[in-house]
This record gives sequence, structure tokens and C-alpha cells, in this order.
Amino acid sequence: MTADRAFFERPVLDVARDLVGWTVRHGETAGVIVETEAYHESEPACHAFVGVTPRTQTLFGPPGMAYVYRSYGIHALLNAVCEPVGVGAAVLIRALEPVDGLELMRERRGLERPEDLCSGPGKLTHALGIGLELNATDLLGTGPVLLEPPGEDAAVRELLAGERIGITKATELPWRFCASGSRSVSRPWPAGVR
DNA sequence: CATGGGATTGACT
DNA sequence: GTCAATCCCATGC
Repeated sequence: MTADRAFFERPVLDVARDLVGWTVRHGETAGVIVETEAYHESEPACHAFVGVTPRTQTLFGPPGMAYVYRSYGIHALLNAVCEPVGVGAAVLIRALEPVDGLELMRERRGLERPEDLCSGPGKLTHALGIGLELNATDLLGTGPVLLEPPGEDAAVRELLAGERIGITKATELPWRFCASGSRSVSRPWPAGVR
């Protein structure tokens, strides 16, 4: 698995699954992805559902770019744009296990426990210092935020799939993916799913 | 131009 | 468990 444009040009569900285990790096801070969600223009929970607007044009642009937007007027949320140009789709990065720059993360978040630093989509952007100004920057090496593939020796972790969190539309789609057993996921797994 | 809602979080009962 | 904070932007008049 390499960090090239073709990886992100594939169906967004495949990319969402495959991104678990990758590393997000910004400056001296970095973490391993343990939770993702897929969003696609064909379903109403996706911002791209409404078509191309000033807000969503990044989603329809080249794959491998960052889509960063403000949520509830407070938080910045980080996505990786997927599928070919003209198709609006992205993977929401929902949680990380901190790897580098733990002290800087603690400083920014005002917390100590590693499993609390990046255990949510708004938390991880805060911990890594990712803001709206990074929208539409490249994630493949020429931009400030990097997505790095797992090493050859990386432990293979079991993947769980379930329903997405915090949305009111198309809630039935099992488009959320978590690394099994991670303590850094954003929320406990819904009852009944295993 | 006014309005309403949201891919969340942290504080509080 | 509940709830407010806060602001961009899509929508509708």
C-alpha cells in the first residue's frame, strides 16, 4: 500500500477500511488512525449530497486532498477526499492513537492521558493543530499534513464495522470502521455489535 | 438579507 | 443522563 493518488481514487468505502492503521502527521505531532467513517455524495449525510457549492468544492476535487470544515461552529474536522475528480466523497478521520509530539498535544488539549488526546474528530484536529486553513491542501507529501502508510512490520488489527455516529440522515449505513480493541476510539461500540 | 441546523465537545445535574 | 457554545453556509423569502 503506497500513499499515491490512485489509493484515494478508489471507492470511498475501500479507502475508509484501508486507512485504519495509517499515520496522520502534522509538524511534530502524529498519530495512528484507529477510527474512520465514509461519506459519499449518493447519501444525504454527506455534505456533497447537495452538489458543488463553495463549501463542498473540495470534496469534488482531486483525491488525496484534505477536506477540513467547521463543525457546530467550534471544531475543525479532517477528511481525506476520495474517488475521481467530479465525485464528491471523503473519509472522516474520527480518532487516532498518539505516536509523536505527545507533550505538545497535552499542552494544546490541557489533558494528560494519551487515550484522551485524539479520541474524537474534533479532538484530534485540536491536538495536531489542524485548522480550517488546511482545507484543500495535499495529504500526499507536498502539503503540511501527511498521510503515511503502515510499515511492513505493522501489526495487523482486526477491523470492526458499524453505523456512523452523530448524524441524523442515512444512519443505517454501516460505514464506520474501528481498529478492534483500541482505547482511543471516539465512543464505545453500540450495544449489539460485535 | 434572515434564518436554521450541524460528521462535537465538555461541563453540569 | 442533559445541554449550551458558536459560526459557516445552504436555503428561502
